[in-house]
Amino acid sequence: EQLGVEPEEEADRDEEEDAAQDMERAEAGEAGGSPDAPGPEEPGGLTWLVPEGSSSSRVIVHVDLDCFYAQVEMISNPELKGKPLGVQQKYLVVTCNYEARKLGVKKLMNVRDAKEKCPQLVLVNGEDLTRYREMSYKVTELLEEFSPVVERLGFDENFVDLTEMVEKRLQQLQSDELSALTVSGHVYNNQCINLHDIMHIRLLVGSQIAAEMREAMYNQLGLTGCAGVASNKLLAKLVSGVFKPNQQTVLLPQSSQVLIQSLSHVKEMPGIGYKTAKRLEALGISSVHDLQTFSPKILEKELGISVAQRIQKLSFGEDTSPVTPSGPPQSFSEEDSFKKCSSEVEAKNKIEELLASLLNRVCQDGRKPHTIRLTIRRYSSENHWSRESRQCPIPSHVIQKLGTGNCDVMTPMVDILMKLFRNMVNVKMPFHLTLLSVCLCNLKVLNTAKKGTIDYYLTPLLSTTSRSGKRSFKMKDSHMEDF
DNA sequence: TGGGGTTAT
DNA sequence: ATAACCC
Repeated sequence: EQLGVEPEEEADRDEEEDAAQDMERAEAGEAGGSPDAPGPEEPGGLTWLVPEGSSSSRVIVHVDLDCFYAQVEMISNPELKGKPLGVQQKYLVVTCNYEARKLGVKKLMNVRDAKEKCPQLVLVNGEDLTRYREMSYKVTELLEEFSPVVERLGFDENFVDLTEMVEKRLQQLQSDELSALTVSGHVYNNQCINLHDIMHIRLLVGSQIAAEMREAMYNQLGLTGCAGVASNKLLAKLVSGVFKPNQQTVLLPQSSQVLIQSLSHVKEMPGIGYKTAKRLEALGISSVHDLQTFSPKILEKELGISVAQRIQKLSFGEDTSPVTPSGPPQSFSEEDSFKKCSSEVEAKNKIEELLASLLNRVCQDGRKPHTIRLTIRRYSSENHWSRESRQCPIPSHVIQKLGTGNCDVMTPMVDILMKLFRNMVNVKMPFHLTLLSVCLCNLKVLNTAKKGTIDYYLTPLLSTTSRSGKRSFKMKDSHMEDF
């Protein structure tokens, strides 16, 4: 909790200490439940407080790690703690710790500008994402212990649907504990808490769970981060960023309009990206209020019904999208960018490097990719952002060799990749590439059904991994082999 | 602008 | 296969 404390937070200190006390109280309350405590169905419980049909109002937490890559680097090398630290990829400082931010370093700042602003800046190379990825999944797994419904967003953010957990805690709550219920962390807009409002109660319990999550992240992984608790993903995400490093905020429904109106531009709304913001601007829409009051019919005509309806709801703070459990990754990819690659041999060498790392990753995962994709970026002064790709199925005889140590699986896969390469790039003509990327996807779980069992005749040789298959992934070794 | 990810069309 | 979104 001490890692991220900044001067600007002096005023918050009392509140943070209160939060710590609240947590102790919450934990004491759990541990100290008297033996004769009434069960959920007994008259002493607060079951009556929870409306039956209230399943539409959810409690969602958004957990957002502080300058994640920099934190991982400081854990790897504690001598970096206390110094201004930047994580470098190519000529960019992609993120930096708060020491560096105080000295004017920003995310995605050019290395030259950063060094100019802050000559004492220590830089570490962050192009290899392995340790970040591993720590990222440790965080997700820790959160899954609280509730299995965890959705990843990048490496450093997670959503958790706390609705069920909150319901359970409320059913355990004694009526005399209700009046002592307190919030953990900040309340957005300093709004007053009303213990007669059932949603306030649920969100307070959510804030206590969020505090426990942050405590667990710090105690078990050494990581600090922010959390936002609200009734949907959009609001949880927006409110998590209100008090910034290592603090948490809960949004009560009566302040949701204040929150979304605090955005100075529609582009700041998660779900409205660069392209949509440009198109909105062309329609004269720049503020959240502009979007709220714009004609839905015209918006639908301009952006299509799907995008139009979704973003206009977002502008009112409405977001019904569920927290979708991410499960294991859908794809593994590695990429490298560079100033210039203009020969086939050069490309082949880089592709081999990317593939070698990928094969290690995919081997550790245990599932087998059935599709391989090669992506390139061509040099061009404009249209800077576009990439081209070619993909194809991986031949079954190659798939079978995957994960079987000494067999050479590199050669056939590099051959495939070079065919994809020549399909995109006319190697008889001069070319200039600035990026190569290899992706292994369409991952399928191994078939563990044994001969003679019902499963053997019912399960296809390889089961898909789309959504339903994800669940079975977790079961692959521990449970399936019992059959 | 890096080195990743996801879903929709 | 691309385009949009997210970090």
